[in-house]
Amino acid sequence: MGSDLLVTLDAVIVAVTDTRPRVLTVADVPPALPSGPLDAEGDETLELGMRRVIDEQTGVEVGYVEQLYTFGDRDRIRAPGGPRVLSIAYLALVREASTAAGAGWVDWYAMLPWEDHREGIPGILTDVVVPRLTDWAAGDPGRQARVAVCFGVGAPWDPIRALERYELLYESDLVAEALRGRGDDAGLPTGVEMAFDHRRICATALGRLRGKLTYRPVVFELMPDEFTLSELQGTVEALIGLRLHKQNFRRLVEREHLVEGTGRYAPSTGGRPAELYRFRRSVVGERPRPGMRLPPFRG
Amino acid sequence: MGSDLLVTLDAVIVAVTDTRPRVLTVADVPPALPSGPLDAEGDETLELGMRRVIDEQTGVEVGYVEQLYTFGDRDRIRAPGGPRVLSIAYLALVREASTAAGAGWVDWYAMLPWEDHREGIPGILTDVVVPRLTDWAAGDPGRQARVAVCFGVGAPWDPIRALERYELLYESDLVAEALRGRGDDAGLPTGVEMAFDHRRICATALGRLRGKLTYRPVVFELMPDEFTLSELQGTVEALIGLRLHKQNFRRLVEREHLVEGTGRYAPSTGGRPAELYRFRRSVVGERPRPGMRLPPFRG
DNA sequence: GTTCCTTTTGCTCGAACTGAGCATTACTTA
DNA sequence: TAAGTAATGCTCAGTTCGAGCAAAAGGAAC
Repeated sequence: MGSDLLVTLDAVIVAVTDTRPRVLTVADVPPALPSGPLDAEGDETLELGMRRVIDEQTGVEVGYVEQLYTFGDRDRIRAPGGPRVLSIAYLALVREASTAAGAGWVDWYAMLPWEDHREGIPGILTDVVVPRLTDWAAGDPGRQARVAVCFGVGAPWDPIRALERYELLYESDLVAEALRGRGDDAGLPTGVEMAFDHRRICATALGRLRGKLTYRPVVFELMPDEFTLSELQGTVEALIGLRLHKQNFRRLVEREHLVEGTGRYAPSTGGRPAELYRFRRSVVGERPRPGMRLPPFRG
Repeated sequence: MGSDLLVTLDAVIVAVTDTRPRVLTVADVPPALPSGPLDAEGDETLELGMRRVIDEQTGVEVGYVEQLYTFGDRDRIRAPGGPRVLSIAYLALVREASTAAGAGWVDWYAMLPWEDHREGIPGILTDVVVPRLTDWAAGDPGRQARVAVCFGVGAPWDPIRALERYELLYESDLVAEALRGRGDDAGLPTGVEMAFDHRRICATALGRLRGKLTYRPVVFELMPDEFTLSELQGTVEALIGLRLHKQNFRRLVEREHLVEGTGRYAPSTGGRPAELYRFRRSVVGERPRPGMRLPPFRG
């Protein structure tokens, strides 16, 4: 038939190395996500197709793969005369952050700097984003309400609303992508731009992963076989962009029986040696929604 | 170019009338979901395209619309020589269950009878599903664990795992769809068959909606402007397939400020008259994750 | 009009969970 | 040997949760 339509499979491949969440990209000028066309005859399922594309483009071996969202706005990719592009985006988690040829890991928060609250509220938020959004919303109660919920102005900060936040910034012309084709290159300080709508896809992935953390033990897809509880906590904190209370975190994972001690200890890093733990795979067969119970949704 | 690929938009349109959840279908022989091809030139966004298809096929006016999942297994739709079909499925919620010409509402639980636990554990589960699954899993610890978690055998029943349950039944040949093309029409008592993989899509939608209920006030998309708390509770119970403690449900919605009283009362139905409430739209701008906090995940 | 029935609404109580901080342990380094 | 550091252990008050008793407000039966 030949409708003018191209279907691609795009991947947000995530690793956390040393408490820093990273995403795998394939080009540097504006970084882009690994992406390739679906092979309508060859790919038996979409997920297998996605794995093929990931393998072809990055050579990275991914474990967990989950469909994220399908992006298909008519004008999301501007190519004069080209076909409409439909992208089925996937979230993939990998344990190691080894780099493949032509592909490189970039810090997730380089693209979404307002999302990392581990060191307190980031300056970009208080100094740039919130003031400009406040101007943008002036006189419009609807906009004001959205700014308030999304950016926690007088309301709690909700890590999960990453996509809503990106969309608000896009709508208010506060991210570079929104200014494309307008010759209005304002040099915005709101994080690194990505190709096409790939930054939106990254924001979608971040929100989804943060949510999933609370009811499925996906963190362990990012951990090595054995780890200390501090390392586990560091990974969770890296993803949700918040600091957690150490003792309570420990209490949580122990109560939920998510991990078991190995009796061995990690090479000491200055203090009392930490015991090494491993993930108890069997929890998924015991408790209904094992997860990390995200925390201070109050502030 | 002309790759042999067809992209359709499929909708699971849900209404709850009188504590019975229903899905809109368009054909009766095997019931099918409303579905139509994406108009690559005309549809500006996928959601708008979905709304167009819904309008064309059913005439029903939907409010809330949310993308569900994209289904694209190579052989999910068997049409010799036809193109591969990719379906982007949406979940839509409507307030009224008015029927349009050629379209009809069917009870959601007619298709997924094991999902309704409001009157206790359904007979189909204890009499048919669990015994057969137990046989199917005999000697395979992996299968046994899956059966246990999904169907709450010695583990709690988790309403959200609707899709996993359907997939397990499919894999173990306990739903009619799994037997297609095998001439093995066993007359399975496991609910009504649907066209293509539409029953899987329905299961996906049910699980997603059940989850969403817990952190977003989507129930109100199914309610009239004014309702009693019992009606609200009845709708929630219909969706999650479980009974709730009436006083605690009331306490919850009041504490979360999800509703406000109107001061007027519903026509009495035998007991003390119930006050009419309405949804407080402003909650979404106040609390981070307003929702219904699903209940007895313990049993 | 009184009594019974039904449903809504109000309240209480113990168990469990949360957030937060103090205290102790077991190493390394000066 | 003392000081520093991080892991681990424990406590405590405030909150939420599950469950049930009790009162309130109508209709129907007599």
